[in-house]
Formats: sequence, C-alpha cells, structure tokens
Amino acid sequence: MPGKGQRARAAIVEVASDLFYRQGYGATSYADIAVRTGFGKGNIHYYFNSKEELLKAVAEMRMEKYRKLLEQWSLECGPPYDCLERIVSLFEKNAGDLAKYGCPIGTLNDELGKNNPELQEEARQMMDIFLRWLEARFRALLPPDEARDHAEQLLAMAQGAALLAHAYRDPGLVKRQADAARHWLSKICENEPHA
Amino acid sequence: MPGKGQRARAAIVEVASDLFYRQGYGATSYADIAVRTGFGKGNIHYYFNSKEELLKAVAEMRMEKYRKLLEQWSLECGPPYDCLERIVSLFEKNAGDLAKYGCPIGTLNDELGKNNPELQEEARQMMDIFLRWLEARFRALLPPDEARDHAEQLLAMAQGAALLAHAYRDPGLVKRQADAARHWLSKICENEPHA
DNA sequence: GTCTATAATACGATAGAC
DNA sequence: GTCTATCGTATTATAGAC
Repeated sequence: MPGKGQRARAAIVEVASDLFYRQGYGATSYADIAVRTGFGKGNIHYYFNSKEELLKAVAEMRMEKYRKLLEQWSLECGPPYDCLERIVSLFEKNAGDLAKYGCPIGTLNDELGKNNPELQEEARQMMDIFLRWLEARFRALLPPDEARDHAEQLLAMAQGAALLAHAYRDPGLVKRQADAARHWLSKICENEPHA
Repeated sequence: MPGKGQRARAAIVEVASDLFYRQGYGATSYADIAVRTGFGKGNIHYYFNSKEELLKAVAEMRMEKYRKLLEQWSLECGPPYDCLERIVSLFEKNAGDLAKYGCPIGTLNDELGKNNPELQEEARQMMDIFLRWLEARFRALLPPDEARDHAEQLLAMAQGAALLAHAYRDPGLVKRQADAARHWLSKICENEPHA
C-alpha cells in the first residue's frame, strides 16, 4: 500500500494532466490545481518543487499509459492493417475531446515548442512513442525508409485532423479524416503483401 | 500620407504579429512589444486598449495579406494541379520557420482554442481563408462534397506536417510530406479530368 | 493627441509553522 | 514529514502628465 505522500502525488499528477490538456500548461496555475485537489495552493510545491517538475511527472505518467496500451496492441493485433486501423479508430473514438481540446500530445508540443525547448523534449517523447510504434508496424509491409515515411504520414494526418477539428470545433472532421486514412491504409496493405 | 498615429499602429501590429508567431500570444507581453517598437511599455495601451484588441488587429492584417496572395494566385494559376501544387510549395519554402515555430495559423488556433473561444474565431477565419480557397480549386476537379473533403485533407496534411516538423525540429519532415502531398494531388488530377 | 508613472492583481516560489 | 502564510516579480490596465 502506498503512503499518503505517494497517493497525494498521484492525485496531483492526475489533476494536473487533465488541466494541462484542457487549459494548456501555461494557463494552468497552482491555484487551479489546488482547488481541484483540495490541497492548499502553496502546498503543491511541497510535492513538486516547480511547475516544470510537475509537467515532467505528468509526461511520465502519460507515457507509461501509452506504452502499456501499445504494447498490449502489439500482442493482440493480427494482420498489419487491423493493427494500424486500430489507432485510427482510437482517434475516431476520441473525436469529441479532440474537437474540444485538440490532441493531448500535439497541443502540448505546440505550446512548449515555442518557449520551452527543454520541456518540449518530454512532449516530443510522447509523440515518438506513437511514431516508433507505427514505424514498426509499417515495417511488416514496407522497406525501412518507406516505413518511416508512412509512419510520419499517418501521424501527420492524425495531428492535422485533430488540429482542424479543434479549430472548427467539429468532431465530424476527425471522422472524415479517419475514413480517408483507412482508405489510404487499405491501398498500402493490398499493394504490398505481408513479408 | 498616413499620420503619426497610423504609422505607430501599423508598426505595433507588425511587431506583435511577429512575436505572437514566435513566442505565442499568451507568452508575449506588452513589455516585449514595447522593447521591439521603441515605445514605452504602457504606451501600447494608447493604441490598443487591450491585448485582445491587438490580436484582432494582427489577425486582420494577416488576413489581408493572405487574401491578396490567394486572389493573385487565383488569377495567375493555370491547371488545377499547378494551382494546388503552389500552396504545397509555399509550405515547403517555409519549412525552416515551420520547424522552428510551427504554422502561424495552426499554432494560434491551438493556443486560443483552449482558453479563448472568442479570439479563436479570428484565428479560425485565417484557416478558413485557405480552406475555402482550396475547396474552390478542388471544385474544378470533383463534385462539391468531395471537393470539401479533399480541401480538408490537404489542409490536414499541411497542418500535421507543420506540427510534426515543429515537434521534431526537422524541416525535412515538411519536405517529405510535401512530396507525399504532390503524389496524392497528381493521382487526383489524372483520375478526374478537368470539368 | 501622445506618452509615462503608477496601480491592481495573479503568478510561481519560499520560509517557516505545525 | 506535511501544510500554510507570505514574499517578490511580472502581468495587464489605468490615471493623469505633457
């Protein structure tokens, strides 16, 4: 059983992750987090000495989740198309939140990329988890350099769809882009037979 | 000849636009703008009563530029492929800045979308100028609903490419995505002959 | 009309109470 | 070890000097 401190830390990280997603990192204050956790405003500093440290903890927590999910999928997935399509479906399933808040990974990269190169590295690592996973899947279908290329393309489609859906507040944009991505995927999978 | 006030306003808007792009809207303070313009810190308020008003002026200025550019292209462009390809080339030409700061339109939508719905409408209008222009070009090739779909797709590719290039600080990502977009465009243009 | 000194507030961080 | 009262700074915005 984890101690009181551990549970407090985890609770703060969970709340911070949610607020960083919905409001952005810069626009989220210690006060916001304090209200939602019930801790005193300044108290959060006891658990996390700085806001940057807090973001790093949030990033670690999220990456843990992403890694577990994708690892699971690597085991479960059958043919490459089914495996790759699953990530398209994940995006589509979250269309509502994407239209409201954008992609949790993409928006964080955007925000931190402008002013905080050090912290952006954390955000980029989140992106990289997905890019590498996609690349590995495409390697079952394509030569290495093309696999990398295709992984970038699919990720770009997803990020672009999320950004536009967010800009227009239209979940339908994600759905339409998901269909386009599936069409694109199916063409690749039929042209290049499983190695 | 424009009066002193007019020139001052224009100078402030120009500097603000640049800083909003490179640092983000939230991270840019009146002090930053004051330093770069040579005006006193608080003086900017004489010309723009609030930061929101300043952003609106920046948005208007940018949109004027975009509209003029695209209107010019509409006149000059020959076949639909050449016309559409030109926007891909524009993106590619700016690969360096895209990798450093992201897309000026996309990043602004992302930032304002989280916390400032009213201001985001300005940013979305910038996006819409390009979306509508693309849609009009695709109408020369495709039925109306597909034209809209394809415009969204091309814009999503561009935004996704910019976001990833920014995340990875890699202009090459824009180049590779531009090539992919050209390939995609050429297929559409050969399949569907000019109406 | 143009600009500057100053106010009011919210932020992240600290020092020290329990 | 846990939490709270407080500090210094930076922000936008204003009041009023030139």
